[in-house]
Amino acid sequence: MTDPTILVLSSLAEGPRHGYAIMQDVEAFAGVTMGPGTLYGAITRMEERGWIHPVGPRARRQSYAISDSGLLHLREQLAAIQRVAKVARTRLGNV
Amino acid sequence: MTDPTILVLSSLAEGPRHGYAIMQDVEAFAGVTMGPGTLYGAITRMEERGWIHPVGPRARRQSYAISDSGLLHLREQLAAIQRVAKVARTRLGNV
DNA sequence: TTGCGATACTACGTGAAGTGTAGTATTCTC
DNA sequence: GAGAATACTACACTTCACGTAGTATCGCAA
Repeated sequence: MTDPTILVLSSLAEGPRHGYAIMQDVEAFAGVTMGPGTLYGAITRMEERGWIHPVGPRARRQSYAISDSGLLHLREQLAAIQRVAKVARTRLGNV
Repeated sequence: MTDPTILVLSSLAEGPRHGYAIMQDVEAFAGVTMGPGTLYGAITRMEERGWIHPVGPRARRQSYAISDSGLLHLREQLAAIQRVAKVARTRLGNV
């Protein structure tokens, strides 16, 4: 459905958060419930790609912040998505 | 990246098309090149789900049309995507 | 008329990634 | 101090995106 990557990046665009807080935030603003497998899997991949990085002490509640390349990626994805959405909306209007 | 399902449905929202034409249309309006594996895999799944259905004669060039439930699904996905995009844009403005 | 590029797929293998479930440890609250 | 909420880890499963190879047809030009 909606790419977990976009959801997590959108959440962290507001400021650093730890995993569980991201989960709740995403549920609030997107109405999407991500299970732990989906969430922490996405976090691991995104950290490997340099889109997010851990902040604060290595504790039970590990917070993450979005990086510059993460911001860039999010902007690019949003632009691509909205370009498609615009075309689709126009075409739907014709049907 | 961008879900093939949304791309194909968006293409068919303009009218019935066969696979190869969908591929070229998507490339034109979304800038996304879908390989045959991606495209026909998506078409098969979408037909199984009733979002599209074949039209015209069972020929080499098999055309597909979007169904009512396909239109509904596309509208729902677009709404969900744009809701997330709106939140993300607002938050990016704050960073 | 044959050679070639464009068209229009089918078939298949692979690996990444989304998703669910189970389990565990900690913290908070009553 | 018991139970609920918090905050994960670990794992298995399945789907799906993606690439590659192969095949058949069609149009067109030399």
